Amino acid sequence: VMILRSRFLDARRKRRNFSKQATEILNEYFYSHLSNPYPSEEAKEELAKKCSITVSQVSNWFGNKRIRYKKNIGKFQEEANLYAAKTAVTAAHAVAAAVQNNQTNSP
Amino acid sequence: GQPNPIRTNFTTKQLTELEKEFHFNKYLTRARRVEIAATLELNETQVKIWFQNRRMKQKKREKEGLAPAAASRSAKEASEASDQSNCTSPEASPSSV
DNA sequence: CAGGCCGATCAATCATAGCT
DNA sequence: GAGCTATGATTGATCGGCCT
Repeated sequence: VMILRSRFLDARRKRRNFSKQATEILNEYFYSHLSNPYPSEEAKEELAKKCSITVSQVSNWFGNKRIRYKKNIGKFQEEANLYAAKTAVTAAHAVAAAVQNNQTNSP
Repeated sequence: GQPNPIRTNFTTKQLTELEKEFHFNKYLTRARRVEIAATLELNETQVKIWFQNRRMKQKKREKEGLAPAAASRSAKEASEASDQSNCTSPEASPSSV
């Protein structure tokens, strides 16, 4: 046992957490697709761009998130409600804008 | 023997040999696989899987090593095609803890 | 039909970041 | 600064799909 405790100090050595906005974007996607939190390659690329991280990092994030969420749904309930409410508000604004636009254009 | 619900922990020696073989050949022949498995005391399946994962790993590195490199290279150093001497390789020199 | 490879994912673990 | 939790990355192994 000498050691193999490890993968000789690999790259995960210097890890930096993602920015708050990036995490915000990722969580928004995750919770708004909770029934199928598996972004397509294209969606991952888009998320990566928005978050300023790599596609691999997006994949890692979703991989970790799915497992950890499944492992303890209760622990993420508060977070889930938070983002659910957020997306609901966003949707409401979109609808409001659409309605207003529709009225403006109606004869 | 148990099915295999465990995650095998390859020894440093096994990994070193596998890595060495990989640099020689990215793909294994049946014969070579049998030979390596015997030498390293692993299943043929484990050796096969290791190579598959290793290929995917390399592919990922190539992909990530070229995309972000667009604003700092004057088309010069572009010779590495299959060498671990990549600066961006997690795996590096050995060391005891 | 069997067997290998790929791509994505899982699941456990490592190592560090960040908060108390 | 220790102790604990949160989180990003790594990796052996599995799953589905495709190809030979």
